[in-house]
Amino acid sequence: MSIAALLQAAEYLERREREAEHGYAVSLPLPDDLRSVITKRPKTKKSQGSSVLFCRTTHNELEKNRRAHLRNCLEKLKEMVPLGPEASRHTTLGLLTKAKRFIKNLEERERKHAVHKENLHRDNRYLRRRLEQLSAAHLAATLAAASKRRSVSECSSSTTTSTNSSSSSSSTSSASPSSISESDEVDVIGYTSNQSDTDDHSSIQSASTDSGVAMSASRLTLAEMDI
DNA sequence: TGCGTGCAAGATAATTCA
DNA sequence: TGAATTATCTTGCACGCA
Repeated sequence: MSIAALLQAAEYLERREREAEHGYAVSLPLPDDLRSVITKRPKTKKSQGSSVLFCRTTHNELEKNRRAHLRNCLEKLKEMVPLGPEASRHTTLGLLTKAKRFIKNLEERERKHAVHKENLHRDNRYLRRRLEQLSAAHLAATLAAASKRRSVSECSSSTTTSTNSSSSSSSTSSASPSSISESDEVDVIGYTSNQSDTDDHSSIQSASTDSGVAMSASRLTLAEMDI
């Protein structure tokens, strides 16, 4: 190692201490690099007063803190934004670009979900109205069938009692209120099942064609109608 | 009006890539 | 290895506030 190199190293260490004392960031460059730095930036340090230098040093520290804060924010942003497999090296510009794209994507998804939610609400309202209509029709049909059977049984009982006394017992037994209610109940169940099946099919078809209701919604409707 | 602070520009260091 | 790109540092300026 030559004397010139030793002198250069000593000058480098001395200047590094001076810069550290003044608060400048020490980047630990090579002496050759440091020489270029010294020739371009030393005048402002020595030509200024100590108070100005202090303010500048403080300002440099504050600026360094601001940059560190900025880096932290970028790191947090990097954790939140999916960077993809190609993101082996993250630049600030690339990260901000990806974040912008990610936010726009989220906004688009939110908009689509809102539209889907509104469609589901509309289907729900339609199916509830359909359920109310079917319930009313079912009730009316049940009452009509019951009154019809009651009138038919009354007619048959009156004719049988006038002609045959031996068969009147069976007729009267079948014309008793309990039997009427049982037959009505059977008829009601049968009518209900048939009617509900057809209506369910039409409901599913109409729902699936009109408003695009999923099969799960149709099954839910069937379950509600069984109740 | 002095002071603190944020921002932007220029310089420099570090890294990447052809 | 040198150009290009990106990150970091320094510094001046502008602006708000007490």
